[in-house]
Amino acid sequence: MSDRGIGLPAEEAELPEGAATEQGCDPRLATTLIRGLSVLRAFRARDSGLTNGEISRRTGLPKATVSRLSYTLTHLGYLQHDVQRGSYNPGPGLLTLAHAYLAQMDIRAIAHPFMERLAEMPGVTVSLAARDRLNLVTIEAVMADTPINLRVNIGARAPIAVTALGHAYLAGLKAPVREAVLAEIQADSEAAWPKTEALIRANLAAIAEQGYCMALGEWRAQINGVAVPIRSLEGQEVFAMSCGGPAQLLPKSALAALGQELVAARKEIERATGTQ
Amino acid sequence: MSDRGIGLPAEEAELPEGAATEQGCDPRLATTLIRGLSVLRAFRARDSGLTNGEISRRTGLPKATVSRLSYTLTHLGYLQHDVQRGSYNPGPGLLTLAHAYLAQMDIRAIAHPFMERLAEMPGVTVSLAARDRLNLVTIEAVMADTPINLRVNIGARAPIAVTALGHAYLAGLKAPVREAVLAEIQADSEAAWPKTEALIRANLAAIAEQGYCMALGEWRAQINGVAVPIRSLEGQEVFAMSCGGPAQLLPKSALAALGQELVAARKEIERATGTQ
DNA sequence: TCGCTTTGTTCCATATACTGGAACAGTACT
DNA sequence: AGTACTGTTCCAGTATATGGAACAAAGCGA
Repeated sequence: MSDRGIGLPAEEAELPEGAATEQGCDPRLATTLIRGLSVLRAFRARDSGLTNGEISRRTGLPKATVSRLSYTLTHLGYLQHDVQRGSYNPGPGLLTLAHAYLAQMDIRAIAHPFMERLAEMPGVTVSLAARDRLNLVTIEAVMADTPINLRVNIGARAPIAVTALGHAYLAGLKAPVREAVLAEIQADSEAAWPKTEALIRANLAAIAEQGYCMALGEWRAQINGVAVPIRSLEGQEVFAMSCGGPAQLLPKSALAALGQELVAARKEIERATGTQ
Repeated sequence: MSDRGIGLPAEEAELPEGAATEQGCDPRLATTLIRGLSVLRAFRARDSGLTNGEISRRTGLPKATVSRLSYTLTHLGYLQHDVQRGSYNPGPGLLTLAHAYLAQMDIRAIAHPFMERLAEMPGVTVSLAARDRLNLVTIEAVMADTPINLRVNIGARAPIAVTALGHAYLAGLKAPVREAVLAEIQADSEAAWPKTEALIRANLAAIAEQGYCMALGEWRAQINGVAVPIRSLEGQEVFAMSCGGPAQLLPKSALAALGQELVAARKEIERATGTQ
């Protein structure tokens, strides 16, 4: 299908999450806007074409409402309507919106050369990511030019809770913010929390100690990763950068070596964000 | 600034366009949603931080309304609020939305290897694009690995009216749709229309004849391009693919050669979209 | 330092625009 | 043909967005 990285598709699967999250009604929030955007959120990477009924089910909004919202979104180019099947798909307008975000992220350009260097090791995929809710969303990715690697595209998401990338991000936050995010994760997760929290605390300690942290198959089986936080000096923003790939190509020893390099890269990248 | 392609930033400049386009009130349209999205649209690639006042000016919406919309968008992660400067920036959530679009575009993966081959020529940037309103949005880009090239990122836009990419796209449309789009372009452009139309008609003829069309500095001075339409067989969608770059590296003769290759690539890509 | 200007947010009565149950239309399946 | 299902439209009720104006805050110049 793709020539760039067969096998191991890293794109997220279902991730229920959906549900319109109807707020407890902060009167300052524009309900219709929230609902319209939750319609767009209903589309997952894998599904090709959602009917209004399916959208309604996922968002919890009544059919009639969804109908008008998807009509509006189609009119604006953020959805495409497949008249034959009566289904909707995300539209190109979304890219235009994303571009406004990407174009002002200086850190992407700064980090890119470092990422290319890290991606020279076979099987390694290097990601730079920012937070969106309880996920880290990839804002730049470089993949090793080898047949087997982890296919990560810009916009791909990984949960904070169970990835090296996520734990590194948490380590980059100031303590109060971190605890707030952890509380959100706890509220979102169920029985798995104690185990998850243990892993997170261990990785926070690892970063305090050696500068990087690892995850061994906790997110996707047979996928290992190592990551560092990155704090942009001017914008005070927090990002995370990781190297990930198939476990057989990236045993713990290889991850440790990559971790060292990530730590070095982090220093230079952060310095560069200060001087821009 | 960037290590990947200095000089010749291809990202769009201002492109007024803004203006909320307040519809003549199709009652099926959700006003608040339209307005909220027009707030997001107000952000151009270049500006770093918009205040509510500036957004209000660009969209034509009253300050109070913008205030609530931007508050809502921030709450959802589609905007970020810089408390220090009191300004807003696009947020990572937009990437998540865009990902849903990108991930289901099989044509990107299909076209990619062909694009890489075309980008082997020095200075060439290869773009694959879909339509958003009166622009073509880049959905995939591959740049020659040379110091001077045209920096194009995913999401970058180019006007249909004055680019080879745009003209090729028009050639890919069925006649009635094409004329409708042309009418829109005419309504949008002013005095320049007669000249623009002449160029478009000439390029449509060129594509009918030789399969590709060129543009020589009409969009950006000193930037030449050559393009072909691409029609996905299954989805009936129309795209366009182009090679572009600095005029001194891509004289007419080089463009013609690239044009031939584009035509060949087009055939194979279209065939592949049928069998998927 | 102090007032002046500019800019962002909050308030609140008004009426607009959204809501969502139910009826209607259009398909696919039996 | 009948049935089950899905998507769209309708419409009265009302919750919700609106936007002018007042308020607060920051920046600027004197």
